[in-house]
Amino acid sequence: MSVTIYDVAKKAGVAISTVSRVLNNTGYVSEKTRKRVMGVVEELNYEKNMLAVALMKKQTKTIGLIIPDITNHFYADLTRAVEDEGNRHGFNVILCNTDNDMEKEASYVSFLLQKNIDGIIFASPKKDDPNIKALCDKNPQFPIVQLGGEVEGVNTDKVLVENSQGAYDLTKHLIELGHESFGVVLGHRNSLASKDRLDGINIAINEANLRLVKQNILYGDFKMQDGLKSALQLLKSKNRPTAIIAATDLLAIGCYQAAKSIGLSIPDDLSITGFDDIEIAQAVEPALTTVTSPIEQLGVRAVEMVVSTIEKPKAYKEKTVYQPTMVIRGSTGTPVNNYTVSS
Amino acid sequence: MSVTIYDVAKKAGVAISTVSRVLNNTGYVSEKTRKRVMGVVEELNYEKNMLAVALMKKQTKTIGLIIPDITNHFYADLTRAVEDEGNRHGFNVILCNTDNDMEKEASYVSFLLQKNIDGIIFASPKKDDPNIKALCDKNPQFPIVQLGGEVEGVNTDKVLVENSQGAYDLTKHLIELGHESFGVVLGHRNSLASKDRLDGINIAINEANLRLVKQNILYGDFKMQDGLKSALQLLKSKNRPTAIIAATDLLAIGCYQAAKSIGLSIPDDLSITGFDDIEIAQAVEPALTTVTSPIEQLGVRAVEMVVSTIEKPKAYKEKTVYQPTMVIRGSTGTPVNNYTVSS
DNA sequence: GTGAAAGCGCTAACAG
DNA sequence: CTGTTAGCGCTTTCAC
Repeated sequence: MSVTIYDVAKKAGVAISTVSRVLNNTGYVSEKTRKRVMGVVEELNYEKNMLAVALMKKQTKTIGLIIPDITNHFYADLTRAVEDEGNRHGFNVILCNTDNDMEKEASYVSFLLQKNIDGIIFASPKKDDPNIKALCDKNPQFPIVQLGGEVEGVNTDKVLVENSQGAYDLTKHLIELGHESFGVVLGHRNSLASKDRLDGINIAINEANLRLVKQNILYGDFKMQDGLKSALQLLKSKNRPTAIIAATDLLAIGCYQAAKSIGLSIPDDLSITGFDDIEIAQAVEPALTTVTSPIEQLGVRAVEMVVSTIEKPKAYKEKTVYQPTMVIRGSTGTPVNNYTVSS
Repeated sequence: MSVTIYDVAKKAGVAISTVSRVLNNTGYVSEKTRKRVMGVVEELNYEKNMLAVALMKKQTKTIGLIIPDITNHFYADLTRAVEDEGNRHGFNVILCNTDNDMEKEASYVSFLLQKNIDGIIFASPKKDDPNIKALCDKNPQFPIVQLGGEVEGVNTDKVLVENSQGAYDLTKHLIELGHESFGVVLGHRNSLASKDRLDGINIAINEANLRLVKQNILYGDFKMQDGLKSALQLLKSKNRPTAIIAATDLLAIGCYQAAKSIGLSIPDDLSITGFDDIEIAQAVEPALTTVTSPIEQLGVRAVEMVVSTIEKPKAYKEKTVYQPTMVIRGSTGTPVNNYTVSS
């Protein structure tokens, strides 16, 4: 089999504890012995078995990252940030895609636990996520951070983005351009991403003494197709809006397709806004007005939180909140409002 | 601490070996004892410690997936497929983003080895990747599959896509439309993705007795920005092409931006083709003519290969090759060829 | 059928 | 400074 600490010890003519000491820089070892041991380590190409270490130390140097879907660009970026930052701290991360399926999430959680991971980052938990609560109840000490969402009544570390603020900014921007009727294309009904954004939109609309008709708030999945579908429904309705606020860029791009399919021009006939500022947002025609989150910083902060909790349990929980930034591009403009729609 | 097999054994009044037997369905256990043990397991909420199991069995039920960058949509899709299929087989996967940096890859490989993972899938290895070779040389038995690329002189299982065929099809399609001068926007010079595609392009061009001028073959990174930059260079040159063949959709979309920025219309003034058929390809205006690979199947097959090798080492290596499919959309058309370019 | 005991490869007291 | 030893939690002979 592979070479163990025993092989090294024997060949170097020392005890395994000595080898362990030089390998971990722990305790005193004479320079001479250290040299000799290191020599043998090189020679034998010894690699430490982390499994044994983990079993002993009860630390796997691994964290779990639970996200809805890596295929979504936002989560891809986030995952990248978490991985890189995790590695920087000597941790590796196990990715889990739940597709927002709570059973899938539950089985991932118990899987991660069996694997003795040291902590979990839950990205964008649904607001009624039962697994986070169950886990916290069972083991309040276990390092958990909620990223981009918070489950009611669960006290963990948190990293949040004030999405409602972003939605507010976008809406206000549209109002200032002269828009008075809006369509809102959201994702899952019980995702925080949907709720937060709707909140911000409502605040801005109320402030302006306008109103948002209920039928113009549409839910669906987070795929481009869903944006297309929702927008179509919106644009063919009686009180069709002059602006659509989508919960994500991908949804917004779906709306572009809908507009094009029925011959509406953006932004003259219809203004559209997104959320996330994915790479493609600047490539579409016209470029998409959207809101950008410090995704990398989100990941970095979340990792810092778990890792610090893992290394030194603390009695309190903390929360960091980031503000998103609006990016105005070509997809929003003054409404012209004189178009007709082919039913 | 957490509950162990000893706790269960004690409470059930049996030996740990008995508990192990009922847990793993191995050896004879009386129905009565089994019931009792299972009862205690439920009661104590016992979860097996996979670390100890792994140390004992020398199997972690984990595979490593090495990719350039999860942020690239192609790899996001691939990763998703690999994860799902891995889980289906009871394996979990550790993601490693190398950014095509061989040193980073090397450190990941040794990291994975220390973690005692059971096998590795190398996605899109560069053709001179030194780590794969080193690993194979050191341990020829270790389960490895190369996906979407092959390092010269290294004998492992492989899952490939005949990208040269896709490039050939695309080029031929352009030739049939009447194009005679081409620009080629590639990624890294020593990536297989670049080489394969260029091969296919050359074959088609030679077949038609046309020729591809060397200055019209541009390399860069795989980001959208690089596509923009390369296309700009191409379009401002003396012998500007009427068609650009990009190595990926993202690069192609970068070319769209270049065309727009200097007022060329697609496909009248310039035809553009991509590669991969990412979701956005149908959303851009005009929709992108590209080539689609069975990404999910690629991932599935790769997992099948590692897993089967892990579970039952085999003496031979195998290779599965998939054919890509061309998807013709609006970005390619007959060249009009009467445009002028503002320098 | 079930129990006792020997490790898997490593760390961490505890002696010397 | 270095060696001995006792586990970490589990699987797996080998006896009974």
